[in-house]
Amino acid sequence: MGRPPCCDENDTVKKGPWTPEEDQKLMDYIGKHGHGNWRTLPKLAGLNRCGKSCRLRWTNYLRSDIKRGKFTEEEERMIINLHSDLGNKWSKIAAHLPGRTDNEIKNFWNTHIRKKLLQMGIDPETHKPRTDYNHLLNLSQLLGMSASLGNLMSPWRNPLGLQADVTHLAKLQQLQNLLQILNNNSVVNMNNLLGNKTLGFNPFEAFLNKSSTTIQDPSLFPQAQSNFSQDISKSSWTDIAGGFNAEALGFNNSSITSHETQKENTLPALVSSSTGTSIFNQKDTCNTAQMSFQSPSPPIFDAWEKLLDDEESGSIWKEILEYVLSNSSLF
DNA sequence: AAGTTGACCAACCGCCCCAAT
DNA sequence: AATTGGGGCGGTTGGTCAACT
Repeated sequence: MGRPPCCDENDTVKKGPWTPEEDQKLMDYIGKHGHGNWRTLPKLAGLNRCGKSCRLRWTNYLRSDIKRGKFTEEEERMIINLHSDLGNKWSKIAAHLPGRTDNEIKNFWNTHIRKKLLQMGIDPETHKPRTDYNHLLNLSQLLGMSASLGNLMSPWRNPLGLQADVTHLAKLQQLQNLLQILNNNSVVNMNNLLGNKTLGFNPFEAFLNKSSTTIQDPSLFPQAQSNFSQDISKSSWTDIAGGFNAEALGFNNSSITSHETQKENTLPALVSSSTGTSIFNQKDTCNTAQMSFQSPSPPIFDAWEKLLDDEESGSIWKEILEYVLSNSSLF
């Protein structure tokens, strides 16, 4: 037996936006009597509305403890983290955000956060980097429109006149994603990595410039010296899930810190929240300083391991990764 | 200036859960 | 144990407004 409609079909109950008068009636009634039975409330309150409509209006708009206005960054982070744990359980998420309704959070997710994550190449459902490369089409368009790739790549000033293509830029994004993962809790000054001073060479440039790279301090990356001239584009990089967008590459910034990056390019499940939950916290035992891939969160770590196993490029990236991990001062 | 498009969000719809009977 | 129905929930719709053509 199906559930009957909450309002008698013969009733000519009003639908659509509530008027201030109706709001006042509802508030007056609930203020005096409480809402009691929602089905009987409309008649008692003198409203020509469905009980369900009254309940919705009350819980989503008229309640005195409703917090209105824009979501703060902290709230946004919480929503993302909670969503990674709870999925589309909007009411459960709302329970962690005093004054916010499930409807409001759901709308905010669908109109803001979802798009943001997609732009970043992150699947809003799984909170993992997207495994498809369809979004790279946007990049090819972007590149097509760009008269000067060198200008686009300004954060990494391209003195070598690199011939970056979509694939390489995507790979760069993968690497940045990885660095953000490594940089779970702290601020990475990418310039430390990019400025060559610490590493002795710029892995990003080296990565992009697949033909040759000058390594200033061979002792840092002996394998890099010998192997990096090889074409690593054939490596397992394409297996690493991830995405690309211009912002994520820092096209608009001449100096990037991950703090700045996280503002626009947060890896959502990785940020800490007051609930202390995230994909990382929940499923992995890694921390920045002593990170190990004990229980990697697939697919990115699986792919990363595959990359490291790749004979052609594995050794160099192993070295880079190990170096980065062993130098927490970089972060 | 008029028409179109897209973003935003309040409100609705229909299904599910679970307590009461 | 089965049925009923109130309340809750997530998905979707449609109205409004601003930006764009």
